[in-house]
Amino acid sequence: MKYNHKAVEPKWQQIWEDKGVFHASDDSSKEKFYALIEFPYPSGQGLHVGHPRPYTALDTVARKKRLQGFNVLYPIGWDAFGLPTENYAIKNHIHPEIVTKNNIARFKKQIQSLGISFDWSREVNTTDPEYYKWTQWIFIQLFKHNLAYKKEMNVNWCTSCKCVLANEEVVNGVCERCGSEVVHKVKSQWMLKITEYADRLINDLDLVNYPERVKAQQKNWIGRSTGAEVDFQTTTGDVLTVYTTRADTLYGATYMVISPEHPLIEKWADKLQNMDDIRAYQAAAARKSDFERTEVAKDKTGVKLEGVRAVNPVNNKEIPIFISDYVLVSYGTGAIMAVPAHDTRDWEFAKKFDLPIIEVVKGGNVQEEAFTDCATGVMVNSGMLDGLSVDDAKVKIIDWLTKEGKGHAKVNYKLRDWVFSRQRYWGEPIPIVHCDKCGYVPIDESELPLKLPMVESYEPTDTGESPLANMTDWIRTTCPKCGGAALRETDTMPQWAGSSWYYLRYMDPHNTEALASKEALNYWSPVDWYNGGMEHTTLHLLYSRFWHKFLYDIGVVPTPEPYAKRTSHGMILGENGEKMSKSRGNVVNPDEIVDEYGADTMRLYEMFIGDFEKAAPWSQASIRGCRRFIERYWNLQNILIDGDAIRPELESAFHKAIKKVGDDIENIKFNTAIAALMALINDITNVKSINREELRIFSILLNPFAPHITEEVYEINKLGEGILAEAQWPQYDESKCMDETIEIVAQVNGKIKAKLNVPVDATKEDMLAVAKANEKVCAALDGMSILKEIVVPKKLVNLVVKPK
RNA sequence: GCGGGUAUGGCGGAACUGGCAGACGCACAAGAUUUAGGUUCUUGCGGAGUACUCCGUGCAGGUUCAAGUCCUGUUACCCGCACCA
Repeated sequence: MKYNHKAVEPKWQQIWEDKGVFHASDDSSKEKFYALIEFPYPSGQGLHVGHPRPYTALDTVARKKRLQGFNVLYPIGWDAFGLPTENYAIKNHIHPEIVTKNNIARFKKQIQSLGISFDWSREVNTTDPEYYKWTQWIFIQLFKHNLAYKKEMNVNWCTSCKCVLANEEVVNGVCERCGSEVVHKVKSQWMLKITEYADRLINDLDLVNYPERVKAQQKNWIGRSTGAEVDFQTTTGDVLTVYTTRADTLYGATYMVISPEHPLIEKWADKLQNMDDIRAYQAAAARKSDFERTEVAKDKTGVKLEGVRAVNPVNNKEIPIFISDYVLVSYGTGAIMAVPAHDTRDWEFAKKFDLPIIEVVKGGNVQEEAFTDCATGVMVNSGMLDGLSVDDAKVKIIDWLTKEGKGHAKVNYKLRDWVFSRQRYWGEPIPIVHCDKCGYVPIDESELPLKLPMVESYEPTDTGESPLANMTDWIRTTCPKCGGAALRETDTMPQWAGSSWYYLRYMDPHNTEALASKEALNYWSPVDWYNGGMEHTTLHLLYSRFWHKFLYDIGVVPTPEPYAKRTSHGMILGENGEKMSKSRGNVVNPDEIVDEYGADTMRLYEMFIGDFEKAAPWSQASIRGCRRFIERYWNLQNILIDGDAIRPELESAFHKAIKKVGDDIENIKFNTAIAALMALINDITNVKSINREELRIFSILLNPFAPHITEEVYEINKLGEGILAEAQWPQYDESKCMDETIEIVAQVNGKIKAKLNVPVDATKEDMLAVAKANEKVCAALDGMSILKEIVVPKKLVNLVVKPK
């Protein structure tokens, strides 16, 4: 009887759906387990075989946890706002709401054909007003707590999307999404003060179980540095404050550099003798995009400010001030003290402009290159600091500056506030009105959701205003505070908004009173295991941690961190080893695989393809191996015999497999878990029979990977009421994982001479005796004297010898 | 340039705290059953030369009785950041 997946798989999917077996219960008597995947963006292309990799992986975890008695929540939803949908809508003149609906229907059907145990009763959709009501509600809370503010700023403007992008969305000077050029534009934007949470976003990484590379990347992105702010007097009487991490080198500061945008330049305009040159330089810098600025990084440029000089606070020497675009207005104070002897950029600049280089840390040749090593140097030419180490000098000089009132210790971050406005249609409206009298006022919470109005044209405007700006009826409103005339905000939120809190909504998705009930939040928080892509480490993952911490601070959520554990999957590449994409023509559609081989085979192959954390190329040929395995399992029924206990000849093989499969699933080593099951089936077929208990256990072990066929085999052979219905994950006995005899290796001088079987409890002396008695070993010992005998229990014997 | 990562057969990949390199699978080859085979089963399968041996985990050194694993240097590729003071 050949296995027919086309009959079996839909049958079980129907049963699961009818019985609602994957609906998580809010009844808290069982221990909960909350598994989460990053909810998909329902694009028009449908799924490719890369999508199901994480879904299948956590499905395997979720199914195993259910068998272990956990109350499992494994939800899914749709991150459906966003540009591709809007662009598609514009091009084809279909409302984005309809496009989204169609795309979701297609995604849903595809995902359901894979038999993933999602709780579909908790499906969320970020574009649903009942959902984005709470996204808007969170924004209003952020606003009320002064974490949302409006700011005139230089923004990244995508010339093709006609939209502002967050710094995180600009890659190599081009738009992350469409690849078009990004230029600077000054616009008034909503901002979120993520910088206020910078310290906690770093420190609380200690509370969570994330891969080290994820933690490192987030820390790097936030970029905390500890240093000092130092005040330099200038000949105008104005104080010029700089930020430095090397206050120890203060005696070596021979000039200063301020960024072209620094506000003091305007203030000094009438004192500066070369204002024309300065203005020309400022204009040139403004024209450059970030990309161009870094492109020309090799050659330092700048202009000296003629007419104003600064005074070094430690020795009262006058030093010149320059403007240069290698100093960024957005970091620190937008001004630096330059120590060419000990900073590579300052050194390059000093060489070009022929400025003095004074060595203050001994250890290198500062005329040849900057000496930047902090660990070994000793202070010189530094008055009170002479003879100290760099670290000691930092402490002493900051103390001195603080006492003198000329500076203080200071922590800085690379992280910048989050640009939260988008001038597009297909996003959550920002629930704020502007009143000439009261300023920016949030709409009353009872009026949420503030729905997106139906517009005729959602084309972005060339002026950079949102398409909503043309909706005069919608825009004109009254001020919630004073009742006077007011205008609605026309910008919408970025796609990251809805995805920053969706995991909370799953806990209580139909609640109309709150984003989720206290009870649900207390029971389900935090997410126990969150899997997602590395590409979201500094965007979504950081943003959602920020929102969560804010919600924690205002008492909405019970835990300081949203996700207890995070793992990351590698990408599935095309057969040619390149990233799967339509333009490369290497996209594999899961529908075809499911049709030809079945969902179980598809799932098995997705998990067997390689190390889950690494990228792996798809191979149409390799899938067959997984289908064969499925069939070999099916054919076990042909050699089924009675028996209600594992037979002795298979005992250790089974116990080892139970341990291995269980451990490997927890450690995201799905590929080796499957390899262990394949090895076990080889052991079983060598014995030429399987008894009912053995088949029952094998079916349970395989069930998380291949849920359909295992239920079918379980049912046909009446191994029980059903795996999902009553089976429990099998236990292993450590003592039964051992074979009675083990193979050890006998080496002479590290070369293998023989492989020997010894009892599992053999002593070192036993092992040595057996090794020495071996013919091959004896031959190798002939004419030799033994210098050393190394015995590693259960592993090997190595005899170190030399000629007599 | 900085930070993180990777490198193992024809291919995907195994290898716990240093202890039999190549588990498991694909592909391939031979045989059996079929003989319509994308069927199933058995066997083989890192390289070089006759059983025996030697060489093999990007490259060059080192530590060790013993190195894919540890140390030093180096190359290539991938990811993230990019003048962060």
